[in-house]
Amino acid sequence: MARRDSIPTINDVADLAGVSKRTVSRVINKSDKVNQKTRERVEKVIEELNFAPNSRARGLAARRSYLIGLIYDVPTLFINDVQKGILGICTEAGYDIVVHPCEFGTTGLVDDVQRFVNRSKVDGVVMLPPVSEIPEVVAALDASGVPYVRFASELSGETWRLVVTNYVPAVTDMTNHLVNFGHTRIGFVSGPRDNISSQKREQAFVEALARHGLELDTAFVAEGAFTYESGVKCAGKILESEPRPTAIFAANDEMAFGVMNVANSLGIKVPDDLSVVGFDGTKFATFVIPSLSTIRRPSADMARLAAQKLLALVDEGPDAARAFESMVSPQFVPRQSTGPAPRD
Amino acid sequence: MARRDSIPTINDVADLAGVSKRTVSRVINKSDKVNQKTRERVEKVIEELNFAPNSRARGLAARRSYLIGLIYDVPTLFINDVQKGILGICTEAGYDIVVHPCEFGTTGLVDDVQRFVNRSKVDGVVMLPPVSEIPEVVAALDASGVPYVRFASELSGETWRLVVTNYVPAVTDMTNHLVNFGHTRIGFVSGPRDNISSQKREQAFVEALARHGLELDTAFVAEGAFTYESGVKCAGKILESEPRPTAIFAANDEMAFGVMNVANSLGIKVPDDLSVVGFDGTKFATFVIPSLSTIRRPSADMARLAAQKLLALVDEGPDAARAFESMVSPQFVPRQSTGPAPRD
DNA sequence: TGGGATATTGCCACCGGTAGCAATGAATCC
DNA sequence: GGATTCATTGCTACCGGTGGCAATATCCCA
Repeated sequence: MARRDSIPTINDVADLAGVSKRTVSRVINKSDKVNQKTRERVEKVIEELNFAPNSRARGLAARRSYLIGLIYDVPTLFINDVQKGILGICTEAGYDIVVHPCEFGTTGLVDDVQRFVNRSKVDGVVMLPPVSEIPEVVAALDASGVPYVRFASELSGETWRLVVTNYVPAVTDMTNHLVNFGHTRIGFVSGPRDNISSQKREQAFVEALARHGLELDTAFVAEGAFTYESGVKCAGKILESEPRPTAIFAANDEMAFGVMNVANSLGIKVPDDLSVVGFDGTKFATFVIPSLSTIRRPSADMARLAAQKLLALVDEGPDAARAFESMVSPQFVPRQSTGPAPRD
Repeated sequence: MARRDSIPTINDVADLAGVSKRTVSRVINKSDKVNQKTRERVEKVIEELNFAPNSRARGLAARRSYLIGLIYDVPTLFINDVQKGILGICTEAGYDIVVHPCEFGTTGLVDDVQRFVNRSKVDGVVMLPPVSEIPEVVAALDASGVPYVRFASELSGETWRLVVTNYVPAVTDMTNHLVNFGHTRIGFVSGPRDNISSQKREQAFVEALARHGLELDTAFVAEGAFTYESGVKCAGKILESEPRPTAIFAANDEMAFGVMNVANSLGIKVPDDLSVVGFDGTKFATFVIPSLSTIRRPSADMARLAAQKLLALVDEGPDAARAFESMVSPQFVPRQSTGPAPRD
């Protein structure tokens, strides 16, 4: 059939339609200065030839690549969801997505990101957490001059390039839920100490507890790494305390699964003896038994917002991007892993 | 710093080095027909200017994009793993990855894939299951002329563009495991009927059972859709049978989770009353309680193989690709969700 | 019917590289 | 010494689009 070497070009279209390539170019780019009849004729030929403009040539001439870079860390379910949402918006607008996972904590991280944006010549970048909150990386992106939108946990300065997650309401709801169930000894499995999202989650948690006159006992806190294994380790440590906490809040679902497993192997029943709450709200939280109460991040909203902002930024500049909301709010979803505190 | 509009071009390098751009091009492309001293001079200038060739211009002239397309369906954990592996190999070779998730079952699927390869002008494509096993899509890819490597469940014809998963050994091991535990009434939750991977898994299972003189009771079989919800529905149906099966094999992990949940809510204990086996072996199988016995697909091997084959195909053609293995074998991993069959 | 305004369209010079082929210069051979 | 050969290097025509500006067509009004 149509072999690679016979892919139609703008010239083929121009010849067949009996117009110049400049006119075809106008049609492709939806310029309004084309006669309706001419446009239709050209569009018909485009259709027949199944012509698609060569994005490289296009990019070269127009100094654009029609490529959006997606920089993230380890692929997770949450990132899957976000990726999908961003793709929806971007492909509709004619952009393709170049993914670039990178190694958090690597020394070459900044260089890596910089090389990526230079080499791939993407028109814009969406950066997902946690890389999106590393000041050095952000600085590198600023220096490169590429338009970008990044996810963050706090509103700081340039709102037009941020999508901020406000943890306070959902964490407060979750805390109230536990306290109303009679829990007073509540543990916390954090993410890495230097992770800003984790810090913010912890801070919101501490403040919510304070409103009930409670405080976070350091014996009930352990530093995890957002992985299952770290959840296991932290739970082991926290559940050693005497008396042990009656509830544990983990800074993400995966660590919460670790907590549930440790409890199970220690003969501690969830939720009868121990309530467990996670954070993320990907579908796996509903698969486990008992299903995990968690705080769901609105991945679809976040993705849509980020993509729209970025496209506005790329096409029209900061002012257009500013027109979009910058704040998204996760939601607490109570399920079976939380219940009344056991009586001592 | 280096602003977007001042990025150095090959002309800048040529001027500063006092040579023609043709020579700079030779240096960039490591042609051996350059005088050692000239080469060094040019390289020094490249270094100073921090010059990187514009991949769009390069691609336009050389008919290459240095882009590899990744076509898949719904993002899943398995695909995450594969994606990561492919990225490792491709970025090392200087290629970036353009992802293209598509809607399985959509009528426009073939068009969608075709448009993607035409528009994005990727140099090659890796296609993951289940899209990779839809004949129409494969035909479209063939017609487009793009080099591609796809995952499949059976060896058919052109091995140089296939990475085939051989289900037989692992499914046989799993079946033996169950039969040795005394199970004779074993159920099966399939994927969609027209899904070739699912068919192959079922076929391997039936054959393994036959070797023990057992056969698959149609009352114990239900057609799922690889989703959690479908697993729930199928389990509900299968567990209604009287007498009910003592073990259920689900064609993927997600459906197995559904089975476990239904069993739990019916008061059927896993593995005491019911053994459950899944398929995929992503990390979530270890998170659930009890941990899920499953057949692990070697995602890293598969990814590496596919990427290497594709790059060989793109750079040197079929013969080079043929040098790589085409077959990968999953492995049965027994865990806590399987155990001795209950006595009637 | 002439002249200017407006709507369409085409010509051509890029964008930043690659590659064929000729040109240059030095080395080798008779 | 002149011819031939080989190693280097440069000239130049693309690749497939975009965009500025001129050219042409059409239309409107006096």
